[in-house]
Amino acid sequence: MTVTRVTNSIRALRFAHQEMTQADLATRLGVTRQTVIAIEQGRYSPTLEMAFQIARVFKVPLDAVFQYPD
Amino acid sequence: MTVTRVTNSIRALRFAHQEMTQADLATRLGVTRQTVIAIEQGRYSPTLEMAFQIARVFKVPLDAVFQYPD
DNA sequence: CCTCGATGTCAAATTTACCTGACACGCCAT
DNA sequence: ATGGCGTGTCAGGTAAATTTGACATCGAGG
Repeated sequence: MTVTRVTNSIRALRFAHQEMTQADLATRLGVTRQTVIAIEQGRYSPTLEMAFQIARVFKVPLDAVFQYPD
Repeated sequence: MTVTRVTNSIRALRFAHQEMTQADLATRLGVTRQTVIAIEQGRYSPTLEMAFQIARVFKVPLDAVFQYPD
């Protein structure tokens, strides 16, 4: 359960997109609902491939979804 | 050994930065040399956190290092 | 020729991401 | 009340990323 330093704006992006539900996002990504919850909560950082897919769902660049502070 | 769709420009970026060696990059990232090799060869896609760290080493945005086709 | 540094490869182990299935909670409607 | 929906959590698993250690190749220099 690696606490990652990467933060994200998934929750805001979901609501900005027709209040897309976590389950909806999960099926669009081809992952489970629990995975979406864990990523959204920053409990671990997703693979780069999944990060790209999430950005693609919301039609924004990757760094509009994920931020790496410092 | 997941064949990832994500491509990268790590090798070119290493040579553009004082011909930085794979071992040098590995120690800067805090990972092993084998990990750098595998990522550079696209044998699996790194975690998002490591992708951000790699981009930071080369002082370029993430999408200058990694590309997701389609 | 010999060595060294950079690169690559393999097997086996550990860690982390992700899955399956179940259950609990708060909300809003009926 | 109660039933569905969105959200969150937990335990136990599989798969993939990463580590460790060893060995092999190739090019450049001494």
